[in-house]
This record gives sequence, C-alpha cells and structure tokens, in this order.
Amino acid sequence: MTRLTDSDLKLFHDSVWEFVCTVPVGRVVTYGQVAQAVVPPSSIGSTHYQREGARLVGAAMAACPDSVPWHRVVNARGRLSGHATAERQCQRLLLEGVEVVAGQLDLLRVQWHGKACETVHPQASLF
DNA sequence: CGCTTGACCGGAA
DNA sequence: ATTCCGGCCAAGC
Repeated sequence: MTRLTDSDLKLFHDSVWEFVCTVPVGRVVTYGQVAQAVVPPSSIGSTHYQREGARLVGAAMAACPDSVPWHRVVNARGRLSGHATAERQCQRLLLEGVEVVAGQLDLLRVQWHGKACETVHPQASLF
C-alpha cells in the first residue's frame, strides 16, 4: 500500500497541528523539522517520507484551524514561503518579537530546537 | 482516469 | 548573495 488512507492523513494533520501548538511564542520551526518531529503516516515509506515529509506538512498547514500558530512555521531557508498569507505571517511574527527583514529571519536566533532550549531567552542573548 | 499545481528541499548555475 | 531546476507525491480539477 503506497497510497495514504484518509484517516492516516487526518491523523498526520492532527499530529502536525499539535506539534506546532507546542512551539513557544517568539520561536519558529521549519517544515522539515516538523516532519521529522511528528509520527509519519503508517502507510508511507520512510525514504519517501524523508523527501516528502516537509511537503505533507505544508499541505497540512494549508488547512489548519486558527487555533494553530501557523505563522511560526517557515521554510528551511528561514524565509516566509510565498503563500497568500505571508503578509499576515510577517505581521504576527513581528508582534511576537521575531526579527523579520525583507521576508527573511535569522534561524540561528529564533529557531526552536525543543523544550531543552526554552531556558534560553529569545532576545536576551544579544548585548 | 490524466494533467496541473503546490505554505518544500537541496544542489547547481 | 540570488535564481533556477529536478524530484517526489498528494490533491484538485
């Protein structure tokens, strides 16, 4: 079975949203990072998932509810992907104190690597 | 059914 | 530094 079932995709979407909800304010994650963090759909090959996981995450985000902080998900290059809501995404990030310059943000500074890094203050490291 | 598109990614030019 | 291209697969039409 190489084809994903509806329930698998639905569960995957839920997992993605759940994970994104755990991202703290002022921090961001990448699509690939999310793909690696959540449990893959059971009926997909690990090799395929490694290549397509990020895309599946993107598809999941396209239909996410408002309760999910979708603006904290960016692409691997630390840029806001060229989707229709990029403008709003930029606004929300700025409101959270994330430095966004020309649609580009510093992943080294704001990327979230898990709960272990929560002790690090997002903006206190500079100066 | 087949073709096109996409909230991606990594590498190449 | 930026832009382009191929890959891969799910969804929509």
